[in-house]
Amino acid sequence: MSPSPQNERGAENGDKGAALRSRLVGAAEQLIQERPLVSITARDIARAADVSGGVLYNYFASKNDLLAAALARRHSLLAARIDEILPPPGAATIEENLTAFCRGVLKMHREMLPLATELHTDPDLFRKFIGAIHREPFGPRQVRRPIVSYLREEQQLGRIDPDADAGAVATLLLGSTFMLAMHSQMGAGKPGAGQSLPAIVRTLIRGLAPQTGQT
Amino acid sequence: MSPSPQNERGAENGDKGAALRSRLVGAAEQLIQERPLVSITARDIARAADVSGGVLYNYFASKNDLLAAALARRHSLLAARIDEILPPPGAATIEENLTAFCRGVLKMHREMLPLATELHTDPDLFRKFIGAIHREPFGPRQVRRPIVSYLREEQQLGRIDPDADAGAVATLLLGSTFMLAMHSQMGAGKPGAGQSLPAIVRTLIRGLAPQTGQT
Amino acid sequence: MSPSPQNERGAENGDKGAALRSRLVGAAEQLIQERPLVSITARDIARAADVSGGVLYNYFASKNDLLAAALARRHSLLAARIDEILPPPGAATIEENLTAFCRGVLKMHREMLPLATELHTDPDLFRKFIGAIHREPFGPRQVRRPIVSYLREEQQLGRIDPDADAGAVATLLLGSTFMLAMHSQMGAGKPGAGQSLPAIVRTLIRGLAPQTGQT
Amino acid sequence: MSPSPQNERGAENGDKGAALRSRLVGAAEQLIQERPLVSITARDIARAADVSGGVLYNYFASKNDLLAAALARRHSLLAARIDEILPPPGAATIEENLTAFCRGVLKMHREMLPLATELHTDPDLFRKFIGAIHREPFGPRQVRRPIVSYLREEQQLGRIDPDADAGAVATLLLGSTFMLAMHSQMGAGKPGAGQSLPAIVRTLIRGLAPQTGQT
DNA sequence: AATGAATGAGTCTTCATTCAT
DNA sequence: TATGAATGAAGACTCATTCAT
Repeated sequence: MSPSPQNERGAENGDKGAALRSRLVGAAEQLIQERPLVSITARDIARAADVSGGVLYNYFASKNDLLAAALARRHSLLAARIDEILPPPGAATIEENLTAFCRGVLKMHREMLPLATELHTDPDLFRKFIGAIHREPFGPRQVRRPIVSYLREEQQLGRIDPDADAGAVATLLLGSTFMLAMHSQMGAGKPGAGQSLPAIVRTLIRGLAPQTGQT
Repeated sequence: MSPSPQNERGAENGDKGAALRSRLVGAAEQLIQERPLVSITARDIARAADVSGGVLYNYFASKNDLLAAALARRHSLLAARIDEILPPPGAATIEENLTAFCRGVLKMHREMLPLATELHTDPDLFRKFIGAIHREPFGPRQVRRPIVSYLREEQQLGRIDPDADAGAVATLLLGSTFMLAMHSQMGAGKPGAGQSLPAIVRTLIRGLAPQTGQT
Repeated sequence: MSPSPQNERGAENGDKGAALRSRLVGAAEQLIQERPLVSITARDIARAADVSGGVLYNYFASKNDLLAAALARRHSLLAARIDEILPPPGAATIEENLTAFCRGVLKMHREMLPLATELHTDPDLFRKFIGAIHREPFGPRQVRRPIVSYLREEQQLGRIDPDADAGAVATLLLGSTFMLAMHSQMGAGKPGAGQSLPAIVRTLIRGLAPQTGQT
Repeated sequence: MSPSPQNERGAENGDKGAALRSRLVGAAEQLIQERPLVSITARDIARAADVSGGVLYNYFASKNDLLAAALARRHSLLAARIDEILPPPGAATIEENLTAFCRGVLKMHREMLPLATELHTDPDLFRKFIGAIHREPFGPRQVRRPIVSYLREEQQLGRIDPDADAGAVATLLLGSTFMLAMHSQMGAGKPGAGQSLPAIVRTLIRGLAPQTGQT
C-alpha cells in the first residue's frame, strides 16, 4: 500500500520504520567491510545496529535480503568513485590520464574484490544482490560508462585513434586493473601491483604492431 | 622421497590407500564443480565417494585439507589447458592467434572463476590451497608464463613490436578475458561474452595512438 | 553489581531468563548425582531441563561452564551441611562430639567424592569450577574452617589440650573420614565404613604415647 | 585351554604372545603417567607399543580391559614402595619414624592421586580395575598392611600405647596424608603440603586430651 | 512495532571396534 | 596372528528463524 518498500515486509510508518531499515543496512555494510561475509550472523547485524535480534525480520524477508541490500549499497558507493577518478578530457597527456585513472580504479577494485568474490559463494545471495543492484539509481554499468565516455571525448579531440573501440579499451583497462587487484590480494605483503600500471598503459597506447620504418 | 601421502595421516597402504585418497579428492572435485563450495558437507563428499562418514579423516586432517587438495587438482587441470590453447608462434596472423587464444582462456576462466572466488571465502582454506598448489608440478604461474613466452617468440620473429612489454600484454589479455568471464557469469543467459573478443584483440594490437599521416 | 548473569551471554530477562538458567543448572546438578559426569551430554541436560537442544548456549558459553556451575552449586550445598553437623562446643563429651561430627562428614564426603574425583578428569572443567566456587558465598574453605573453630573453642574451654594444633586435628579428622568414604565407595556393598569411626576418634583423642604410670 | 590367560582372548603361543600383551600394558602404563586418561585413545596405545591398531583386541576384550590392566600394574608398583618407606621398628623415635614415613606416603599418594580419581570417571573401567587388582600378587591392602604391622611391632616394643588401635592409626595417617596430597594437587604452585606433616604426626602422638597435672 | 528467548536441524570431528587380507 | 583401513554412532556447538509478550 505504501509507496517505498515494495516486496519486503516494510515498516508501515513511513519514517521511523525507514530509518530503522536503513540503520540495519548501514550496520550490515559496516560489518561487511570489517570481516568475511560468512562470519557475519544475523545477530551480529542486529547488535551492530543496536536493535534486538528479531527486528531484522520485520524489514527483510531473510538475512540474505538484508545482506544483499547492504552489498548493493556498498557497491554503489564504491562505483560512484569512478567519477572523481576520471581526469578531464583534453588535459595533460593520454598516458598520464590513463595511468592516473587506472591507479584510482586499482584502489577501487581492491575494495570491490572481497565484495565480488563473496557474492559468488551463495547463489541465493547473488541473485538477490543482482535484483537489488538493478533497483539502485544507476545499476551495474556505473563503472564502465564513464570511462567509455571519457575515451570517446578524447577520440573527438583527436588524441585517441578514432577507429579504436572505446568499449574494448575500457575492458582492457578495467580487466587488467582488476587482475592486478586480485594478484595484490593474493600475494599478501608483496611489493605493489601498482608498479606495472605505467607499462600496461603505455603498451596499450602503442599497440603491438611492429613500428614500420622507424629507428 | 616417496610419492605417497607425506604429512597427512593414513594410507600406508601405498595402493588401495592411495586409491581411496584419490577417490575422495575426485569426489570433492566433482562436487565443487556442481555446487557452491559452502554447501558441500564432509558427509556429502564421503557419500559421493561411496564410503562411510569418517574415512575422510583417515586421509586428511580436516575437511578443508581435502577441499584444498581437490581445488588444487582442479586448478592444475584447468591451468594445464593453456598449453593446448596457445597457437604456435609464426603461424597464421597475430590477430588470429591472440583471438583464438583468448577464446580458449575465456572458457578456462569461466571454469576457474567459481574456484577463484570461493577460495576467498575462507582464509584457512585459501592458505591450504596455496600450500597445495605449491606442491603441484608447476605452481601458480602456470597460466601466465606460456603466454609471455609465446609473445616473446613472436617478438623475435618480428611479428610483434620488440619494444612492447610482454608481461603487460599478458596482463591486458588475461585481465580483460577474466572480466569478460565475470560478466558472462553474472548476466546468466546473455548473448555471449566471446563476441567482444575480436575487437579487444584488434584494439590491443593497433594501440590507441592516432594513426599519423595515413589513410 | 546486579545479581543476574554477568559474563555469560543471554538472560537479560532478569526473571524468566534467570529461571531457565537456574533450571538448567538444576537439571545438570541432578544428572551429576545420578550418573558419571562423562556420560552426561549437553543434550541430556537440555532434555532433563525439558528444553530444546540449543538453549544451553544461550546461558552458558559451553557445556563445561554449565557443568562447573552445577558442580559449584552442589559443592556449596554439601559444604553448607557442615554447620548442621558440628556439635555445640562444651556440650556432651569431646569423643561423642567428634564421633557424631565425623559421622556427618563421612556422609558428606561420600557425596562429595564423585564430585571431587570427576573434577580431576578435565582440567578445563576444573579451572572453571574453581572460578565458580570463588564467586560463591564462602568458597572452598567452607568445610575446614568451622571444624577448626570448634576445636579452638573446646581448647578455650579446656576440654582439648591447648597445645594441640587445631589445623592438624582437622586434617586428621577430615582426611581419615575422606579415606573411609573412599573405601566405602570402592567396596560397594561392604558392611559399613562408619563402624571404624569411634575407634579412630578415640585413638586420636588418646594419642599414641604409652600411658606412663597408669593402670 | 591354555593355563595363563583366563578370561581374555589370549595369545595362544605362550611366549611371543605374552610378550606382546605385556608390551601393550607397558605402553598404556607409560601413557597413563604422561597424560590424562581420557585423552588416551586405543590407537595411541598401539602406536606407543609400536604395533598395529587392531592387535589390542587380540589380547584384551576392550580398550578398558587393557587400561584396567595397566592401571593395576601401576598401582602395584606404587603400592610396593611402601616397604622401602617404612622405617625399622625400634630405631630412632616414633615421631621421626612416622614423619619420615608420612613424607614417603605423601609422595606416593601424589602419584596415586590421578590414578585414583581417573578411575572414578568410568564405572566400567573401575570395575575392571578392581577385578584386575584382586588378581595381582597382593591386592588392595598392600599399602595398609605394612604400616599396621609396623605399628603393632612398636606396640610390642612398648614405644606405642598398646591399647591404641593400630588400624585406626593407619587410617588417620594415610587419610591425612592423602588429603594433603589432594590439596597440594589443587593449589598448583603453593608452598608445600609436606610442611604440615610434623605437626600432624606430633598431634596424633600426643592426643587431644588435656595434659593433666603437667607443665 | 519491537523484543529476545526458544527452537532444532545441521556441521565437523573423534574413536572404539571390526574384519578382509 | 598381525595388520590397518573402514565403519558409523555420538558429541559439542552454531545460528537463521519464529513467536509470545
